[in-house]
Order: sequence, then C-alpha cells, then structure tokens
Amino acid sequence: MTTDRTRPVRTRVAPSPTGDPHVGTAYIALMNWLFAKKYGGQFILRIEDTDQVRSTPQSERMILDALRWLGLSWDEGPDVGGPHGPYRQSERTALYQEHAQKLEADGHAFKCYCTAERLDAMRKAQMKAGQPPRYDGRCLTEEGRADAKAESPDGSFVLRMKIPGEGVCAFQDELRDDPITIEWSKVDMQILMKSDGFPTYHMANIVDDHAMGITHVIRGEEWISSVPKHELLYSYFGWEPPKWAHLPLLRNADKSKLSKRKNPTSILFFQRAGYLPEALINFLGLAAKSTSGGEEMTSLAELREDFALTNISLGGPVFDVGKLDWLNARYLRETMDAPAFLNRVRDWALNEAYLLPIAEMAQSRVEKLGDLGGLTAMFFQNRLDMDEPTLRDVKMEPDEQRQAYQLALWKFDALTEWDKPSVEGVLRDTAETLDIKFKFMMRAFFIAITGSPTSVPLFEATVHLGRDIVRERLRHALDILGAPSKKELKAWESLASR
RNA sequence: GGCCCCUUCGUCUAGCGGUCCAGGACGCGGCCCUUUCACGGCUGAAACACGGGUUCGAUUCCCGUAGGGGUCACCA
Repeated sequence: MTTDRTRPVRTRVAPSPTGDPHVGTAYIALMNWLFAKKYGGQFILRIEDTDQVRSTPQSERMILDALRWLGLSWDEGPDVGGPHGPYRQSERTALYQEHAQKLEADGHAFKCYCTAERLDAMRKAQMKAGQPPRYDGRCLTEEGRADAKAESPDGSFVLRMKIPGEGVCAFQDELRDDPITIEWSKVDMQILMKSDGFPTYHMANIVDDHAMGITHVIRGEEWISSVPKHELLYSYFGWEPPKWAHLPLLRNADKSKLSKRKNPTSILFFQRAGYLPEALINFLGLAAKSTSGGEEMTSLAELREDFALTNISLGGPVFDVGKLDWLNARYLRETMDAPAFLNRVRDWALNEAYLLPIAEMAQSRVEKLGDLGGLTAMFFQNRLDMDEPTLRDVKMEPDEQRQAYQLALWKFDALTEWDKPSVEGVLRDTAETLDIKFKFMMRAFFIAITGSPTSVPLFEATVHLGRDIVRERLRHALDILGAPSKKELKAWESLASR
C-alpha cells in the first residue's frame, strides 16, 4: 500500500457497542493494528455509539476487554484518552452539529421532513416498479419541503446529503487493481443527521476520521457501496480522503457472512470454550500471512513484521473452526510446560470468580465432595456429548421440542441483558407460546443445556455458562433432533414474534 | 431485482505467461511408533468454475457466462 510519508500512518477500529464482541471486529482490529504498527504509526479505538437505542455501556466494556484480551492495544481510545478525544461519538455531537450546519449552509445538504410512512410507501412503490429504492428528492425544493413539513405531525426533520445528478464516482481500493466505479445515480441521498440530533455512521465517520487524522481506512467490504457517499463528504468539506482498503468478510461454512445464527462469533464464546488469545490472533492473522513456507504458527510480533495488506486474499474466507482447534491445541502442547498449562486452566475456569457460583449451585446437591465432578462437569465443557435417546427422554412431541429450542434460541439472541430474570422469562414465554406445561418443557432444556434431566438450577446455570455456550448447546440439540427446515423456520418465526 | 466485489483440493491458501500432469496446511484414509488414547513420523486420495479470445505457450492477461458474497434503513 502506498503511504504518504509526510504524515504518520494512523488507523482505527470503530466498533458499535450494540452487542457481544464479535470475531469480525477482532479481525478488522487486528489488520488495522498490524498495518499501523508495521509502519510505525498509531492505532486508534473509537466507539461508534450513535445509535442511541441499541448502544450500551456494557457492550462497550466487553468489546474493550475482548480486544485487550487478544493483546491488541490502542494508542488512543475512550479509556486511555489521547489528543483527538473524546473517542466516543456520543460525546462529540456538537462537532457533528457544527459540520452539519456548514454542509447545509454551503448547499450540500438539506432538511427533510418526510415521514417514515411516506418513505415506506415510496420505497414499496419503487420496488414494485422494479426500481431501486431511493429517496425521491421531495424536500430538495423549497415547495416540496413546505408540503412535507405541513404533513409532518411533529415537525421533526433529518438532514440529507445532496448527490450529483449524473456521472460516476471512481475510487481506488488498495487491495484491488482496478478502481471501483459506481454511478451517482445509484447512490441515495443519505441521511446525515437523524431527527434525534445524532449523526448517522456516514457523517460521524467522516468527521471523526478527518479530525483524528486517520490516513488509512481498513474495514469490511460491506462498506464498498458506501464509499461514494464518503468521498463526496470529504469533497464537500474540502478534505483529502484517506486511503481505502476493504477486507473480505469472514464467512460461515455455507459462505454467507459470518453470523451467530450459524457459528459461534462472540469472542466471549472463544474465551469460555477455552481458546487461547494467541491462537485466535494467530488464526485470524493467517489471512495476511503467506503460508507457503509451511509453518503456520506465528506471533503478533511476527505478523507485524511480515505484514502486507496485499497478502490478503480477496475471496471471503470460511471461518474454519477445525483449523483454529488445531492451532489452539498446538499452543497448548508446544508453548508451555505442565505448570504453565495448569496456570492457563486456572485463568480459564479454576478460579474464584468462575468457581464460586458453581459451588453455590452444587453445595446442597452433593453428598460427598466426590460427587462434584459428575454434577458440574458441564461447566467445563464446550459442546456436550449428546445423543437422540437422551435428548428425547421428555414428555413432548419431537417437533414441539425442536420448536421450543428454536424459539428459545431466537428469544435468547434478542435479549439485551443476560441474567436470571431474562433467561427465566424467555423459557416461560416459550412454554406459553407453545402451550406446553412449563415443567415438561424445562426437562428438555435441562437435558440440552446441562446434559442431564436432573442438575443444578437451570436459570443460574444458563446465565453462568454464558449466552454463546448455551446457544451452541441448543443448536447442537437441534441438529441431533433434526435442524428446522426453511419452511418450519418461517412458520415458527411468526410464533416467536408474538 | 439493480449496482458492486469475488472465484485454485471439502476448508485456508502458494502461484503473479513456460520451472505446474499445480506446492503447503487443516480435515479425511493407510502404515509406523505405542499397554490405550492423543502426540509424532511416513504415506495416499483430493482443485486451476465454464466458454471464447490474446499468445509459440495460459492456473497466470482480456471478454462473456455461471456460481458465491455484499449492498440498497432516522443500524453500524
């Protein structure tokens, strides 16, 4: 990649704190870290919490912790500060407001009073007519805007950016040979400022990347189609855009974009399942390492040394858990002696924090201390050894049972808080939805989650195991009983939303 | 569906016009080591999506086709 030697390289990772820390975030962060460090630059962590509804401080904390666990450190960020702070977008709203006003004053953006209902109807009509859904520009004119304002119940508005009527936007991606060209007619008049006064990604991203001196934007390729908007904003502001590099997306086994529905994706899962951070980093780093030499075990330092963006293959890589397992096993047996191994086990689960809740759950249920192992082994396992007869030892029809697991899976995923009341609520809800006696259904969940119809209290155990291990176990159970067909999923989905 | 990106063994990849009847790794099979299992060693099966060009010569360059993916929100 070409680098402008007059400026130090600065890259960033900009996660949105709206859920569990994702391996995709780790992958992007790693590539940005490697690139910055390779060229002696800085790596910045910025929190993109402009979605007031979905962003949570817990999620932000988990993401920071997860990246730290992986050994990725940032030079500037919300926790360590830096010269270009604050590093949380929700604390920078004045800056966006100011820039939004400038855009509007310069005639590059306009207020839009259109209601969600009108926009929905418009898009539906466009789709029906075989047209791409796109803002029709009603509020572009004085008159249209007045009409829309009159129709608006509360007078709320958003700020949209103007888009050239014709021509193409061409830009160079550092990973690809030919420039990418997108016609302006295919670009929507993107909302820049929402009616709550917060910026959208596009606005905040450009203002911040410029303010923070970001020289290279290395991000997932799902952003390629947004680059014209970003290039345009840079030109509206009169700023020089950064270099773009769009990385291929991590994939599920079926090649679709990596998702938690089909794969464990949370870094929390990999921690709980007993993967080592160095193995995970090594695995993700393989994407940017030429492996023709044979040895695939490598370190962050080596990856940094050998790093070149152009080593990255453009075909979206399937996240091959089997290969990760092999690497992790090698770290376990080749990089430590038995005492060190024991220490890793302690860090993982044989510690006060993880063990005490288990002790509380188990104490009244053991007769001898020697009963503990059998009762609590499932807290130290990833996927459980399970077969159909064990799973089917319930007073439910097979399809009912499958449906219960699937519904719970969906409801668990939708939970913002992973605690006892939420988990219990999901399970009671599920029984009610399916009109099954709660007690009967609970037995099915005991078996799938703890491996036995009689175990420690289920809600507490479920919370303690963590969402991802539980998801994995339920999905495994579902696989054994027969994964739902597309048709079934569709039919069940309507139940879930009730 | 429109637009954009991508395309070498099942998977991750090497290859940047002849050195390729395509190399490595994971996984899988076999053999050896071994009280079991695992590790380890050896070994086997396994791919250039298809069709046109360009060229003395295409895995490598160009164009189509097919397939996969992404994107079309007051989410990032």
